[in-house]
Amino acid sequence: MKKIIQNPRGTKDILPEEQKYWRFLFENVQKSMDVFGAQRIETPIFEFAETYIRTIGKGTDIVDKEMFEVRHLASPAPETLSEEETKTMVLRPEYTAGIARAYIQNGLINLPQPVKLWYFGPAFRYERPQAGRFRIHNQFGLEVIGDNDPLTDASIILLAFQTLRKLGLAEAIKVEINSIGCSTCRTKMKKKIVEYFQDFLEDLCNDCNRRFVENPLRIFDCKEPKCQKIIDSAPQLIDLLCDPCKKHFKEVLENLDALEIPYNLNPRLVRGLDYYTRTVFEVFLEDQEEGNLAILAGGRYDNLIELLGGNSTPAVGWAGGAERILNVIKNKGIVIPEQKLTDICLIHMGDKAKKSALALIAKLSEADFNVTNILGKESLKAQLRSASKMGARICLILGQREFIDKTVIFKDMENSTQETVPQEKLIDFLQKRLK
RNA sequence: GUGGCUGUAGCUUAGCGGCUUAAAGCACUUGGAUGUGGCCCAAGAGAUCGUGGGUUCGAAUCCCAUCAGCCACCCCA
Repeated sequence: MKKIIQNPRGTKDILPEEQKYWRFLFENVQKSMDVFGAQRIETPIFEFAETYIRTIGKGTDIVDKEMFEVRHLASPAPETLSEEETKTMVLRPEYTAGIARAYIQNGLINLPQPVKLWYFGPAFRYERPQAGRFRIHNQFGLEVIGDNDPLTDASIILLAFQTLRKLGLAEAIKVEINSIGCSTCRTKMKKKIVEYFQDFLEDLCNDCNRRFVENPLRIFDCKEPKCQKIIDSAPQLIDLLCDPCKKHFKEVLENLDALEIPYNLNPRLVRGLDYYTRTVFEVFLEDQEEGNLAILAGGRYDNLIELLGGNSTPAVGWAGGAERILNVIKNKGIVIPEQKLTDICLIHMGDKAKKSALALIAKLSEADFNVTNILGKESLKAQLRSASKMGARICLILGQREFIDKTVIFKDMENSTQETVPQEKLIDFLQKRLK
């Protein structure tokens, strides 16, 4: 009875055939970030839970129910452990908090500010799998830490837009933007919002009643028609901004206009995580009816560094969902050229040739030729067939005869021509032919 | 966490008013006279029908549970 072990729920194998998409995405992101002058950072895949609890905030789904704990399986009783060792550790549900932690801990404040950091890698959330939602998903993103200039907000949105355009998605997306103000505005906002919705609790849906208690601002993105009606005449968040926040937001929008970035001011856009302040934005797919799948999102988080114990340091950033974006790329039928497995395939017949084939491969790969051979198949026919499937442009055939003559047959797979070449002249010969 | 749909070889599927050795295409291996690929032809390997239980003389086919996948809600990239 064979029992096959399967992958855990919500995880996926990224098979060789799919790698070309990932490479395409990674290389384009990398290029954009290089141009922008951002430097790559990689933080630990797991951190102390506190890092996220303090920043993302209690009451959010991420903190309350979506984090994976990391612990040592053979861990002894807690009382024998040091305080540090008993601290709960979790797989990162996102990058931002970890990067902020690294910024503080490594004294990146001593670099010329602002510090521009980018990343690409996996994040983990315990969720029920769904379209564009996995328990392991890959995020790439950018954080600009150390200035609060509205121009920075606009410039990172520009970068997001340019990156997506490079990927061929410029026509498929729309950018929505809003400002949720600083922490003082937010307190005021919540109060006003609660005052307003107080009178409509009976008319709001169950979810909204729950939101009313847990996170009143979230009522704004309810999709229920009956709630929408009530929301329509609710006070606008923008009107509740304090003067400095209002001014900041106005300048962000002016900068976006100047950069000719198409955006849509969405006064109902709010974000769940505690650390967001002022500018928030999301990038959606244009044709999606519901439009509830953001492929990229971000905003300003002027309080984050302070929340983690650093000096008050403004920052702004965004993150893109790799799987979601790749899904769009595939659906749009954007063609990414197939990667050939090899240029040259060495084919050998007989034991002696087989042994000397390895030395020949060593010589060729030393000279940076992309070369391989096929083991486990004896017949010439089978080896040629495999070479053909691998996309080899050239086959070198080394049989008994060639072994004795110290030659090799050069076979061009595209036009089926072949000729005999002395082994000592092979490298020169290949260099000319493969040019 | 809640709800809907689905689950047959590596992949895509047929069979599902219960009964002989579960079928096909693609992919894979081998061969088509001994040293030549991509087409074609032939043969072969490969699933006990997600898992567990139940109904029945008898189930891939009916019932229940469970797991997984997809989708929606919640939430989020």
